[in-house]
Amino acid sequence: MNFPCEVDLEEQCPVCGDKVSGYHYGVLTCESCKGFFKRTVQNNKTYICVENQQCKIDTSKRKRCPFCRFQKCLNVGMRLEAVRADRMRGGRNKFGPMYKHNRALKQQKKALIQARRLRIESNQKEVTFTSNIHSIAILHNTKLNPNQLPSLSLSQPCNSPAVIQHQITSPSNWAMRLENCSNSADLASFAEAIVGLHHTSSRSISTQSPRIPQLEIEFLHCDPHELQLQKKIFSCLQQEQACRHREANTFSSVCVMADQLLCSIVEWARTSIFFKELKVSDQMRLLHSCWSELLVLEIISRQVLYGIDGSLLLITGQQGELSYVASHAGSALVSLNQRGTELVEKLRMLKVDHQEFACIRFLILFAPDVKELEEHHFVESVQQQVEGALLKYTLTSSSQSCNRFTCLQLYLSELRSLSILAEDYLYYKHLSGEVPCNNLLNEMLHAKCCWT
DNA sequence: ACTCAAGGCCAA
DNA sequence: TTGGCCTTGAGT
Repeated sequence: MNFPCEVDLEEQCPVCGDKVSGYHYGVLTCESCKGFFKRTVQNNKTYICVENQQCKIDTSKRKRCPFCRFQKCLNVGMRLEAVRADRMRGGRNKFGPMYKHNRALKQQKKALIQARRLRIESNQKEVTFTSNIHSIAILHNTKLNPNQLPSLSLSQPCNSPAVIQHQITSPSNWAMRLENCSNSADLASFAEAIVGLHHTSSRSISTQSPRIPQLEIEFLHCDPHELQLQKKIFSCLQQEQACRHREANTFSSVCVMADQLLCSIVEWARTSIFFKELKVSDQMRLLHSCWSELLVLEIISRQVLYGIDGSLLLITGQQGELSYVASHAGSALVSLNQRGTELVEKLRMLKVDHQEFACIRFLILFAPDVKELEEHHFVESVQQQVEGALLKYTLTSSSQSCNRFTCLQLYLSELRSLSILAEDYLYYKHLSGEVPCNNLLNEMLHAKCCWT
């Protein structure tokens, strides 16, 4: 069995696909993209795309459209602030620890891929692969079955936070965990932290004070949480299947994934700037109100950032053919499926990036119109801060900036209506007793029935 | 002493 | 303007 992409992925420049020569400005890139990025930022260059700003960038075409090349550099995470204002040579910058961390992660990832390969080669039962993404069927004997799979399936926050401690097993537990944290936060640093670096070429950027919050955000982007979550999900699925023996079905497996994803979302919120300062009662109100939106956002963002056309990419690495889902699902799922696909396509067209998804996540979380909020004004002010940060980011990162912010708001409202559909679908399943009890998903659905 | 991500140089 | 190779220097 071949895994060409898995082997080569580590060596390819994410901008042009050329050979990676090391970390440059925050990302493993080739020497030429490093040089290109440096020249662009140092010389304050501005480019214009003569096409539709969607030029393909590879080794042979990278010289054709510097505009799209630079956009891609930014999109893959190259950092303007790593280009030094004072042009000092040598030494190390403040990303040093981050690079080290990333290297460790890549090692971990490689090891995990090896382990998976061994596991798959030894199992070889009903395992479906697609060629270009690590697509591994984890549910050993249960092939992805769109009949039973709600298209509200599950993904993990890309920026998802500490999922490491997953002892949250009972509904009451997570509220207690919420209670245990409090810390002060720096409002001013938040906007920067959340959007990462502003896409200006201002020379003042790299002379500013240390950007620790930004570094933290960068850590949040990292994979170990995802790997941890995957491991957790595998073990939960195994447990679940062991309990059910031959009766296991895909929907119950999906509920297991949903539950774990909800735990990770709660954990992310719990440790997030500002949210951790809220009273626990308000935290619970907000989460009860927006959990399905956050869940849908994670699925959608995963498709936009990593998925491929026509497939549904799950946190486990599984991919389902959307056309197959569409042809086998009931009407509720078909509608969800179709609207979700359309939204993914729009977000892909807009090339929404990690930073923007991070802002959207906060916009969803800090919803001031949730009823009975004790700290309504605080929530409202945070939402305004996030909106400001997102606006600023879109203004500086995109040439079609005005429309971009409006588009994002529009798509957010579409996502909201999609999440209502998804929540209703799960609620229906909940009422008919198909959602396993004693988990977070169940609690969220139960809260819905108490409040409505 | 070694590492490695910065900036610099210069032929193409 | 590009991109491969060189030099630099703080951190380990």
